[in-house]
This record gives sequence, structure tokens and C-alpha cells, in this order.
Amino acid sequence: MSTQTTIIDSSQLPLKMLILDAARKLFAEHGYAQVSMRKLATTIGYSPTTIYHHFKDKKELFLCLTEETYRDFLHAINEILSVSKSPRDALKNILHTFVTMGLENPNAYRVGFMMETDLWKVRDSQFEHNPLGKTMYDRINSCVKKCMLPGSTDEDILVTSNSIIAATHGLTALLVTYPNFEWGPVHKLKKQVIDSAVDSIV
Amino acid sequence: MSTQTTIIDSSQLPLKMLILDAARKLFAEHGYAQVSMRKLATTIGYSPTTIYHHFKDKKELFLCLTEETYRDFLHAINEILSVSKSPRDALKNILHTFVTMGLENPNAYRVGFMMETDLWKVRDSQFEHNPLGKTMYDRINSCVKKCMLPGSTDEDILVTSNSIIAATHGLTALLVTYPNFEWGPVHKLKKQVIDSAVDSIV
DNA sequence: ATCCTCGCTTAACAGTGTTAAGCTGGGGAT
DNA sequence: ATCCCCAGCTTAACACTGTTAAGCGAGGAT
Repeated sequence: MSTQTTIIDSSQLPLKMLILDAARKLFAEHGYAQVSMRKLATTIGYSPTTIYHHFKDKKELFLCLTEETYRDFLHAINEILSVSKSPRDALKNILHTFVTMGLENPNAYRVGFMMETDLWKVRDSQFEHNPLGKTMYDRINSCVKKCMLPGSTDEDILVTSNSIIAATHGLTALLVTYPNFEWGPVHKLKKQVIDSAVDSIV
Repeated sequence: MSTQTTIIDSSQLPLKMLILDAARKLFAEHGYAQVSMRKLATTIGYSPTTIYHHFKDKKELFLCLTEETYRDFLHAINEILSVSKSPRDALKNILHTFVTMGLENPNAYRVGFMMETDLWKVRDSQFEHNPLGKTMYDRINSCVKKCMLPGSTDEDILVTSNSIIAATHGLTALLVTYPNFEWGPVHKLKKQVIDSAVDSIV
């Protein structure tokens, strides 16, 4: 057994990267259910089994990609927070970006925020499988808190924050699910949904 | 060829009804993807092929069930409209019921309003496969219109209505997707989301 | 008795996620 | 130089999935 001077971390192994790159592309183009392990394998020129040497199963592969999605969103949020004047401004900007990013990559949004997964159904591990998602959520939460009166209770903050998230998510989800319905001009929808939600903060 | 004095309409054929009843139950319990045609067949005591004599494919079967969902929602909406004093009252009641019904039957809600289907992606057949959905949508739309100033443009009405629907849908979708997350008291969330959206109507 | 039709089944095709078992080529040890 | 081992990959299979072509068999009509 040699000294383990592993400089390259396992997530950057060429083959693992190759799989993730191909999977990201295919998932984005066709959606989760439409991409089979076999198709993925042939596009990278390996046998299906090879994928299973780097990922436990299809779900774990999907989870890696959702983490990327969360990372992207978190990155954008951090950027906005660092340049915004007021918390209210920051919040509205974050929500606008949220919708925009969702519409730019609808399949990623689906997988990240709309998918039926038993992972999210475990009671006592709310964000165990999704620390980046938790960070994201916390950023928004604390931003909402800053917009509220100092005396607000924790529950008030929680409910307000979640309500705003819900409204924003709803618009994105609707546009992602029914992309061809005549919803009206997207920028107006975004403005109305976000303004209604945020401006209702006391 | 006999005279076609068919009194019982085809949707009430015993076997077709049997299939739908079983499917509705299984879908509600396990979700769309988890119910296979074979499992459905064995639970009703027939071979899988038999189902295909009554439904073109799994998608058509699922569509029949979504129509039931839409019918239920529409029924509730009509009931509320017939007893409400003001349009604003009616609208808020409708939206509250919308969330409540969604949470009561999350799998039906998923299939009806959150599912990835190429059906909704056809450009010029917005509601062709879903007339009940259209009626539902129109009811809400006209209710929003009544809440607005007489001079409002069609686009304003459209955007306002869709924004309200989006916010409400967002809450339901979030609760359906992450049922075990600590969102806070559901009744408060409903109130906040719906009030923020509806009270923003000028 | 024959035929024919209707309701259903058998058996198969092509595809899915997943895994046990095996092959193979290159590097370290002898 | 030879051996051996093991990492990395593949083959082949299992148990599923949606779907369909072909066929069976009982009952009524002629």
C-alpha cells in the first residue's frame, strides 16, 4: 500500500467528471426520466456498469447534479447580497434571479425543486442530503428577517419567508410545467408576484 | 349490426370503471411512476393486455384521472362562487380550497398540476386535452376581473390573475414536494400567501 | 354443426435500473 | 524475465417496465 498522496480529489477524477458532464448535458436536454443509464453509458463510450463504479445508483448521480444546481443558485445569491444596498432590494433581486435561473434551465429546476423523491420525505433529516440547499434557504430567511420589524417572532419570520419563497417558486414551477401557455409577459409576472409578496412584509 | 341503443355510456362500462377505481386508488397511494400496468392488472385480476383494450396507453389512463381531479376542483369552485358575497371573498375562498384539496390528495395534485408531460408542450392546443382545466382557469380569471377596477386592460387582468394563481400553486407545490420540512403552520402560510396576492389587487 | 365475434390471455419485443462474475493489461515483487 | 496481483472495465444476467401481435375459447346466430 503506497502513501496516499492524493492531490486530485475524487470528485475530479477524469471519468467521474466525464460522466457528470455528459449526465448534466443529457439531463438538461431531455429531463431526468428520459435519460437512461445505458444511454448515458453509450454517449461516454463505456459500459453501463462503469457508471455504477462511480455512483451508487441513478439517484446518487442525480443528487450530484442537484448539488451543482444549488451551488449555482447559492453563488448568485451571495453575489447579490454583496452588492445590494438594502435587504429589501437584495431580496427582490434574489427572487428575480431565482425565477430567471429556473427558466434558463428548466430541467435542472425540475430535478432540484420539483421532483418526487423519497429523500425529502425523511422526517429527521430535513437538509441532511442537501446542505447547500439549506444554506440557500437560510440566506433568504435572514434576508427576510432584515426586512421585518425588529420585534417579529421566529414564527412570523418563518411564515413570511416561506410565503415569499412559495410565491416565487410557484411562478417558476408554473412556467416550467406549462411553458407554452399564454401566461403573459414574464417580466411583468415576475414583478407582480415578487412585489406582492415582498411588499406585504410589515 | 344491431341498432345502437346504448344507454350506458362507455365510460361507465363495469370493467373500465373497475380499472379506473383501482388506478385512482393506486395512483393516490403510490404516485404515477410507482404504479405499473402489470401491478394494476393483477390488483383487478386481469391480464395487463386487458387494460389496453380500454385505454390507449398509460398516459391516457392518467389523463382520465387528471380529468377527475379537474372536475373535483371545478365543482368546489362552482360551489364557492354560488354562495359567496363579494368576488374578493369568493377568490380567497377558492384559493384556500385549492391548497386544501391539493394537500388532501398530493399525488393527484402532482399528476394534475406538476407533471412533466409533452401534452402541455404543444403550442396551439393550450387546453385541447384539458377543457375542464380551462373552465377552472376561466372561473378564477373572471373572478379576479371582478375584483379589479373596471378600466383594467386585458393584459393587466391576465397578469394579475396568473400571478395569484402562481403564488397559490407555489405553496401547494412546495408542501407537496417537501411534506416533512418545517414550513410553519399551514393555515398561516395559506393566509399570508393568499392575502398578499389578493390584497395587492388595485 | 358451423361460423363468427367478443373478451380475454399468452408470449413476446424492446427497453429500464442494477449487479454478480469474469476478463485483461500494466506495474510491482521476486 | 517471470510471476502475480489488482484496478478498471465488460459481459451477461435478473427482475422489472410499457406495449402489442397473435391466439384461444365460450356463447350466440345461422
